[in-house]
Amino acid sequence: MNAATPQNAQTNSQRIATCLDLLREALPIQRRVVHAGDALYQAGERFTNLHVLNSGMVKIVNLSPDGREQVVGLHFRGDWLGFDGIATGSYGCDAIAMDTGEVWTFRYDALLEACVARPVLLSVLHEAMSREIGRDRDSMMSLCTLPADARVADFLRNWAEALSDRGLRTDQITLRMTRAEIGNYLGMTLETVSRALSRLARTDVIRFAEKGRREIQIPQVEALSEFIQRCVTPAAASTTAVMH
Amino acid sequence: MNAATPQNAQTNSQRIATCLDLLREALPIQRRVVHAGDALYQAGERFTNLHVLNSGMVKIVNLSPDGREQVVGLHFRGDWLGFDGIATGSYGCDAIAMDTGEVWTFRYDALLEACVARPVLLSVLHEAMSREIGRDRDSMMSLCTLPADARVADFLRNWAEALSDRGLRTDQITLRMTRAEIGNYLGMTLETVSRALSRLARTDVIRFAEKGRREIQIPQVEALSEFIQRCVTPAAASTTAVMH
DNA sequence: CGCCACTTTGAATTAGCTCAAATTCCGTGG
DNA sequence: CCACGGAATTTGAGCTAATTCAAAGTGGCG
Repeated sequence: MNAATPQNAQTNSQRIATCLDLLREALPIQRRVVHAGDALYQAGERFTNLHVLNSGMVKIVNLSPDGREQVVGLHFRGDWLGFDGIATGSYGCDAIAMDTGEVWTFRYDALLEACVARPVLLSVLHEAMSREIGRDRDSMMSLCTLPADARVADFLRNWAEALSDRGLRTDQITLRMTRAEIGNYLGMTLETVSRALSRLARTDVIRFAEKGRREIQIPQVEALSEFIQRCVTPAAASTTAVMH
Repeated sequence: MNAATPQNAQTNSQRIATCLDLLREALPIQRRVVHAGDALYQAGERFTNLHVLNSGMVKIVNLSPDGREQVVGLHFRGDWLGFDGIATGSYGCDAIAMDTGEVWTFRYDALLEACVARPVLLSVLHEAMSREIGRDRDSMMSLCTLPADARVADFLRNWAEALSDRGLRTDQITLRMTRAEIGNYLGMTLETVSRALSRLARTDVIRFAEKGRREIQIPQVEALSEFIQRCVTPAAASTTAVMH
């Protein structure tokens, strides 16, 4: 049994489908197929459009004046992209496709106009922004309070949850990121990511698929949560069945 | 000359004032005076209202099921609070006053109605959400890429910038947080914060006011940026005055 | 088949943490 | 006004988790 109950998965999946339908019928949308490495938009580029991911996967990369690069977000089908441009009038980050996918692009001003006729569209927009804020806060919490191993486990848990939200199976996931990219996202080195994954596999929390170390099997998502618990709870007993 | 040019400070300050005026005349607003330690709202509480800070300072605390607490945001006059509740229907964090201040509270549905008559109100709302997302991403970048000392310097720089944005002097700031709170926000221990501040003072990047170590003088904000640069640039060593 | 990028693993190093003690600050009550 | 006590801060000393450096190992793909 997964962490997300079936009806929740259904709900989220439906929410995403509804959102896409709504956009499609309310607005002129430009569809674009992107491939791994393509930039959907880049930091500094003038903001006029928002984007929604119909398929594929995108990373958001924040750049500092002095050349540091930081992956600050990962996005999947149904996610909105480009909110950071609204306040300043230009995008604050690069959005890079990590996979072949389809991006829907539309004008922000056209969206606002469409919202007048269809208030539900406005709700959907606000919910997307709100969810983004909540996600970022969870990321900060994870970065600040979890040790490296737990952060990797949390990363996998979130990924599985993202898949579950989209009605996909969560027991086997394909990371489309190198260890270096994962490490950047999680604030640790690629070696630490590798060691953490090895440890998770050694304790049977995850398993590597037969071929290729990018395929990761997650027999039970709960095992990841329990692992995180164990990392956080200092000296709690050995098999202190973490309640429920 | 400050990092933010006078006209920028003016602009931001005006933007905030305009926003507050707009809200006051467009909506029925409940004003509330809060004192240090008061909760504006709490995680799990049903979301119906948004809030804007008219004065004072508020910290946003994220809570995990297992009891970890993480300060994930700091807010000042003109900042909006409660966005995270829109998506889920209940607040995801606690909002705690760190100081005496006045909070303006109004119904989210009333705001949306008011936006129909005054589209500029909608722009202001979206800008606030967008800015929040951008800020969170900068925090993540700082957490992931900066060593402890630089993170503290960046924290002070951001604080000074927040004051500057509000038309206040930036050369002397009063931290209304303990070292422990700062450390929690920055993902480090209170001792590390203390040591970092001592080092900044020793190298004359900051100065402690005569009495009380909560008062910090920042002769020039640029010195903080330069300090961060030096931490990030490994061995560039133009004016290698780091040691002594 | 062989190259190249990615990954794993080990060993040494270090930044930041933990533990501990001394010091300062500030509110409270004598 | 001063003494007292608790909370916050500073600083030192050792320890540990994570990094850096280095060397194999592995897989994908022309």
